Amino acid sequence: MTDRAELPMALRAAYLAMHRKSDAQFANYGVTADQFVLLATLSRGDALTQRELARRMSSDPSTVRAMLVLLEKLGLIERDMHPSDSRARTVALSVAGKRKFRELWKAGESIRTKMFDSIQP
Amino acid sequence: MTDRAELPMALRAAYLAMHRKSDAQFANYGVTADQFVLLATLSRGDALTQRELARRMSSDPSTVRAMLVLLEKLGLIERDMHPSDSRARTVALSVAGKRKFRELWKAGESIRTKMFDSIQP
DNA sequence: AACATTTCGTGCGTATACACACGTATGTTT
DNA sequence: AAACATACGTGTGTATACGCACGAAATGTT
Repeated sequence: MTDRAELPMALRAAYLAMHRKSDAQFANYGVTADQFVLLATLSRGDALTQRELARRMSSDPSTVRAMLVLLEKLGLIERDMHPSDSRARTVALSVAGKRKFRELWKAGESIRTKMFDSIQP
Repeated sequence: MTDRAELPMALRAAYLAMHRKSDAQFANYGVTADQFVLLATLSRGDALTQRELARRMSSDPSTVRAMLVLLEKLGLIERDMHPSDSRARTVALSVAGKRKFRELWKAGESIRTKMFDSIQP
C-alpha cells in the first residue's frame, strides 16, 4: 500500500510530464499544449461561450480569454456576438483553425497512444 | 472502453482540480500549493542543490529559483554555499520553515484523505 | 597542463492559472 | 416597473512552467 501522500505528487508528476512532452511536440506546429486543448474542445462543439469553453477545458475564464486573444491573432479561432445574450461572445474554430487542428490531432497521436498503452494490462 | 483521447483530458482535469483546491486551502496559511510541494520536498532531504530539488519536484530549475526567492523572503528556507561545488547552492528549511510545514501538513490532511479514499475499492 | 564538454545558477521572454474587481447585461423578486 | 442578485467578459496582479542563453565552475579528454 502506497502512502496517501504519494498520490498528489504522482498526479502532479504525471500531469507535468505529459504537459512538457505535449508542449515540445506541438511547438513544432506553432501552438502550445494548452492551445491544443482549447482547439480540441472547440472542435467538438460549435459556438460555445467563453465561459462554457473554459468549463469544458477545466480552465478559467480569465485564462481562456488570454488564450483566445492569442489564437485570434493566429487566425485559428473567431469570436462573434452571442445571438441572444449581448454580454456573451461565441467562439468557434476558423477554417484555418479546423485545418490546423486536424494536423495537430495527428501530431498528438503518438503521445496519446503511448499514454494509453502504458496503462493497459 | 474509454477513448484514448479521454485519458489526457482526465489527467489534466484531475490535476487542475487538485491544484485549485490545494491552493485555496493553503492560501489560508499564506503559501501556494506549489510552495507547499517545495517545502514538503525539502522536509524529506536536507541540503539539496536547487537542481536536485527541482528534479524531485518534477519541476524546472528556473521555476524553482523564482519560488526560492519568494520563500527566502518569507523566511521559510535558507540558501547556503555548497561545500565542495562553488557553482551550486544548497537549500534547506529554516526553523520557521519547519514549523510552518508542520502546520501546512495538517492543513492538507483532509485533501489527501479525500483523494485517497476516493480511489479505494 | 591546455582545451573541450558538461553542469550549476541566473536572467529573460512567453504562456498558463487563477483570484479579484469592474462595468454591463440578464433574470428574479417584489 | 423597480430593485436586487446573478452571470458574462474584461483587466490587473501574482505565481508557476519552461525554453533559451549566459557566465562561472567542475569534469573529462588529449
